[in-house]
Amino acid sequence: MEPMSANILVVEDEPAIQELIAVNLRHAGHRVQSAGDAESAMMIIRDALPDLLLLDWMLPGLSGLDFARRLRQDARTRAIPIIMLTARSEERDKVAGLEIGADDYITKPFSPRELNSRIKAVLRRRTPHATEDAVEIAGLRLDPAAHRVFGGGHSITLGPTEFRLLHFLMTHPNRVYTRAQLLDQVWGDHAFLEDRTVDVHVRRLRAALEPTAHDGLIETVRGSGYRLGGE
Amino acid sequence: MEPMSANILVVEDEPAIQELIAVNLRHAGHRVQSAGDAESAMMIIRDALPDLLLLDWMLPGLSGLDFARRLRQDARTRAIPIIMLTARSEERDKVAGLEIGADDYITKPFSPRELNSRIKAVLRRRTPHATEDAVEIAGLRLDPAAHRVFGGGHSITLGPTEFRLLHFLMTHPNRVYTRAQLLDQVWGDHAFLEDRTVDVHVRRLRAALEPTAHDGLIETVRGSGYRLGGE
DNA sequence: GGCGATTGTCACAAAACCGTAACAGAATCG
DNA sequence: CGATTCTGTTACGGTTTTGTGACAATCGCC
Repeated sequence: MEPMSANILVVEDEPAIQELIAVNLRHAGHRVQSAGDAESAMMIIRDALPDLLLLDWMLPGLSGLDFARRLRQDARTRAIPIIMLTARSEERDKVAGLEIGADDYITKPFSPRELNSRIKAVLRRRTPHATEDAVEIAGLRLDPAAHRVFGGGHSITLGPTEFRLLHFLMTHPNRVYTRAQLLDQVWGDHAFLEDRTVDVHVRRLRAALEPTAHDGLIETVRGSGYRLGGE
Repeated sequence: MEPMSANILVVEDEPAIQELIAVNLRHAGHRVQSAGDAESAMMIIRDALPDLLLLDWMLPGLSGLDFARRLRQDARTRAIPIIMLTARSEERDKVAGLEIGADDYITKPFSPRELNSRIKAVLRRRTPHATEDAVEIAGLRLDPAAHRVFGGGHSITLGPTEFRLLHFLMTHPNRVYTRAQLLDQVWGDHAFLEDRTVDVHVRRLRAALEPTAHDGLIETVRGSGYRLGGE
């Protein structure tokens, strides 16, 4: 599983370190772009916003600190999470690094594991849960925060995929979705799976809903796909 | 209505006052760290976010006001509750202190009682889980003040980490937390540990709860994390 | 009713996920 | 300090979950 895969821009002037980091991040499943100075970085960012910025404090020309400050001034780039890379001798500067709003920082030398751990933590923090509001339709209640489903008061156990499937359907009722659309929405658009997989999971979901007679909620639309009916 | 236990960072340049406060706070059951200036304070915060910051208005170098402002600009430190200590009694300064986001202020000289009272109030407001109110769920009772756990009247012994873990779960029941979230909440946000570490501590916690049959309270949510269920 | 397309169901192998024990290092305490 | 507890990590085995192909059942249409 790699839901934590991200586009990461590494700004680091030392080629050896830059490569070391890039290799590590790619190995962890991320897409990596590299820049040796602030100006190249800016150009990359102009084309596409990265999900995360790894920024060396010491850069030729515009310093990492100034670069970060500039990013924070622009509405388009303000929200990019930034992790600062600093050498241990630059202790005093950390205060300044945090001042401009870096999300975290790592002191060199650092282990690959620490790097990955901090990246995960920052990405996680920046991605608030989609919607944690409970949904209820026809006596069937799904609570994302508690990760629970109740059918007329009785607890219903679902596997992770069935849970996501039901969650999606309940938040998008009265509308037909093709199997391909469901695969995109529930499994993620970069998963290549058979259409029939949806059938099977619908079957499993219905089976789980049967004890409380909620299985009829999920309707088959022949030739099109599935729909969760509200009326 | 009991006192609280929290990690408190005291930033005060006068050693005598610093020590006085520290002794008081420890006596009230808090963990205390001290710093003489903003830079040392920042380094301490770098390692772990305190639950509360006691910040002297007058500091050598960076003033308390500026320091607080910096903390508020950083995503990571923004949420730290701050209580300002000031010798000045002018209304103007208090207003300035509150404007930059201090949660409260105390004018010197102040009594230990007043200090404790304000700390309690701020912690209540900002970090509900840091209170020392006892929690009880399904016959399992955790008393932070006494640092004790009872299962149906019988005393249960827990290690420090298991205690914090249980405390967090009991104050946030019926909600799933990923391993990463638990690491953030129970271990601290700047700790980089393996996800599996959580598993092991959950296991130890369950083992400790087993004699009173409370181990079932902690439920595994496959693919998501853990939940303490009250149903 | 006959026929092709579509869907339901089942079983199975692979993968993901979790519990557990063991271990070494760190922290704590006399 | 030495002993003891506490912690984090790893490895491994068991279990659940998942995707898929096969085949029966069903539907729409002529």
